[in-house]
Amino acid sequence: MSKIRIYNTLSGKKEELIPLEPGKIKMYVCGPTVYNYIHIGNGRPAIIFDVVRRYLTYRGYDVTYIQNFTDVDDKLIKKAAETGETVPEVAQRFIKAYEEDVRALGVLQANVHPKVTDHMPEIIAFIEGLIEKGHAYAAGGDVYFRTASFPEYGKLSHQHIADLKAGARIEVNEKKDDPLDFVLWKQAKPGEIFWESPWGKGRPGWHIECSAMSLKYLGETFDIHGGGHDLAFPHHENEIAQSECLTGHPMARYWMHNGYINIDNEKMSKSLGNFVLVKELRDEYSPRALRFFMLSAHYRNPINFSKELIQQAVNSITRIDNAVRNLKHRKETAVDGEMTAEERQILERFRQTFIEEMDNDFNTADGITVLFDMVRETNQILTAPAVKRSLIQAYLSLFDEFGGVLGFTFGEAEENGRGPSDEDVEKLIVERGEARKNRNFARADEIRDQLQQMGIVLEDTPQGVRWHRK
RNA sequence: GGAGGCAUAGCCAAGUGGUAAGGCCAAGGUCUGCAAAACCUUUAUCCACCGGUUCGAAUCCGGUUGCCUCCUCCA
Repeated sequence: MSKIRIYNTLSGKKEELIPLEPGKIKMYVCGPTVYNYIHIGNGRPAIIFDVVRRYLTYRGYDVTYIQNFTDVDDKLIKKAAETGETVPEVAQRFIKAYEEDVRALGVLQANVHPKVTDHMPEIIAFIEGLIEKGHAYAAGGDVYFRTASFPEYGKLSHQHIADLKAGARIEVNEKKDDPLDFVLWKQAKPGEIFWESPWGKGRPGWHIECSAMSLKYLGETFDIHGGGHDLAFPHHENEIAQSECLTGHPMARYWMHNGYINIDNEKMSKSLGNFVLVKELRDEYSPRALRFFMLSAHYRNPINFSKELIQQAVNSITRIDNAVRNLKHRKETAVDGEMTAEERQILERFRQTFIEEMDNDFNTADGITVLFDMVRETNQILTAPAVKRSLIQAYLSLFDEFGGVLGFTFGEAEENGRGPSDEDVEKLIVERGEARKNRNFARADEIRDQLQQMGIVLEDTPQGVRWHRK
């Protein structure tokens, strides 16, 4: 069996995945700041790392998956001021919205979704530790990390401190000793939400939460840290600085970053305003198509968003759905018999290929190709007048197996709660059958059209009428 | 100015040294009462451009052009 290889931002290379503890993977993925609905760009890491997690589980690892919620920060405070809600109310509202969006996209819950506001003691203790070790300093109610105290600063994003200093866009702040220093604790302005701390009333800086919470749930060193490409600097760089200065150990072994979703070749972002909300897109397209769209390219490559491409994904996934539906239909009239050695071998080859492709830095595009190869194979098998039940079942199981890894269920109508009952459909199909027997095709077609209107698709096959909900 | 990425058919997209996967779209054929689904066939002598290394390069090296991202909150 091949070995799992992950592209590690830290080294800039694909590396073999060697877990810290045999058989176990601990991973942490940066979650959303919950001040708004998520756009599909935010959906990408949710889906990508969900697949990473599912795949590692599939490969036999016991995966602990942590994804945080940033539930207090400047943007939440601003939002609360706009809507008249409290900060916790804003957070709660958008955590709920996030969960709904992401569930629709087929993303499994993390083992823990820690919130910043539930971890103030851990965060404060973390900052105190950094101050004790000389890596941080209090200044006028704020606390800053002393970047110069960590010689390796820049190792993740491959930036040199000198170059960063030369950059023209560093925030000017008189309280900082050095422009590259970043805030660990931020003094509350009058009227702002605050927590008591040794440095007065305030709230945590953005980066410290991930360091404190990953330490709590995963320990000093864990296996995989994931997030969007734009988080590599400064967010992840700062996390590394904080964590490694406190513990003296590497924070994470493999750093994974997904590429962006672009619109017209430009980054989609809340700040640019060119975003498309998952919430809105869900009304127009099946969420499975969105997920399929994201998995049809490699996670590190940028992908362009357009409705045309989502439609391509809809069409593509329909082909797989049809194949699975057709297999299920033929199972009813299948014959007994064992699979031949050759048939077993073909099935096993599909599995091997799927694993090889996914082992290669989670190449979901090639993983999906295996599904299409299976579609062709099964469709060809079904052209025979008699097909063995054992063979059909084996393929259905394999579709389930790979679907489970990628987060899809194939061949089942999505819940929409509309349309006629199965009984009513069957009744009309019987009536149509009578009409066809009497060669009353006008009536038969009328019934088919009628069902079509109700979202029911009829297909006549040598094995009887096959139907499904659209 | 510094760091990095991308450029493959009408659209999307793998492949990263051994002679171009897969999907969508399109065309023709088969099956069908007609459809649908499906099957078969067709669709890049070529992977932005120029040079180099090699028996051999879309894949490695150098250069050119174009586009994108990060260095600021951002998935």
